[in-house]
Amino acid sequence: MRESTISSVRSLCCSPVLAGALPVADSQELAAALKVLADPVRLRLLGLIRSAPRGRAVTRDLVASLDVSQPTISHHLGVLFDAGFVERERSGRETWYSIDADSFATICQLLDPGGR
Amino acid sequence: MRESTISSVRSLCCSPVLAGALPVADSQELAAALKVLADPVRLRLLGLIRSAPRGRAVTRDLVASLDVSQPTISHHLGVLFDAGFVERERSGRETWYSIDADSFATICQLLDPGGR
DNA sequence: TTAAACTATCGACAAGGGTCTATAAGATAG
DNA sequence: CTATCTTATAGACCCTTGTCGATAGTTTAA
Repeated sequence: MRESTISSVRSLCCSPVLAGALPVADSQELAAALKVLADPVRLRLLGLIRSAPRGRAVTRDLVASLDVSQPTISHHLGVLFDAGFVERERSGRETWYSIDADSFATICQLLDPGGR
Repeated sequence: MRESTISSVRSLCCSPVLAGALPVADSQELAAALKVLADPVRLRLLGLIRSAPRGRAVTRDLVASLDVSQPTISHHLGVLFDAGFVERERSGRETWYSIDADSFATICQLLDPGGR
């Protein structure tokens, strides 16, 4: 079982991108996290999940909202989950997805030129 | 002459990613900006430029620091420039690169779940 | 038990992107 | 003017990835 992308990135809290020369390994971790966010469908999924009632949504509703095939949606949800940006909970034959807000704060902290 | 990626993204200031369903066009603009940052070499370039004396560096020095070929470095610098993350100034046969700090603040503002 | 609903996985395909070598373009030194 | 230095561009290659249709696995309904 592998550590999620975002939890690895979180350990970089004291060496933001613009503070100096980023070590090779750290740059790879952060780049991997950003790559997960750098997709239009995944960005829209995050917004839909967050704005849904109780801040959560099932795959079926997301498929109905996004004009992309169901396997593609499941693929993107899997990528977001593996990276630690969303949480997943199975309930019957449905799967509920919700946002892990801390993961976004971590990314912002690293990119913000004003921070530390 | 085309508008830089980051200046397009800046107009999204009142509709952060997690506030609701992101329109298709906006999600594409933001994804494009994030994709530029989602590369280890480009992240290291940003750190090197920022931490260099007077916050600027020439291509030659960046090539010497990064163990990647010179054309590849020039390619990445071009990508960062086109997106609006760095500024470029020609001086003789050298080219000075510096950071556009506002572009990072824009990205953070969009990702931060707490910020409007 | 059988059928239907919901989701994830598999395999394949096309497009995009990072890297290199080779080369061109521009500027300075001798 | 010629040679050298610095940088950018062009072309090619390979790997990654976003997408789909088809299918399997689970759960609920009839």
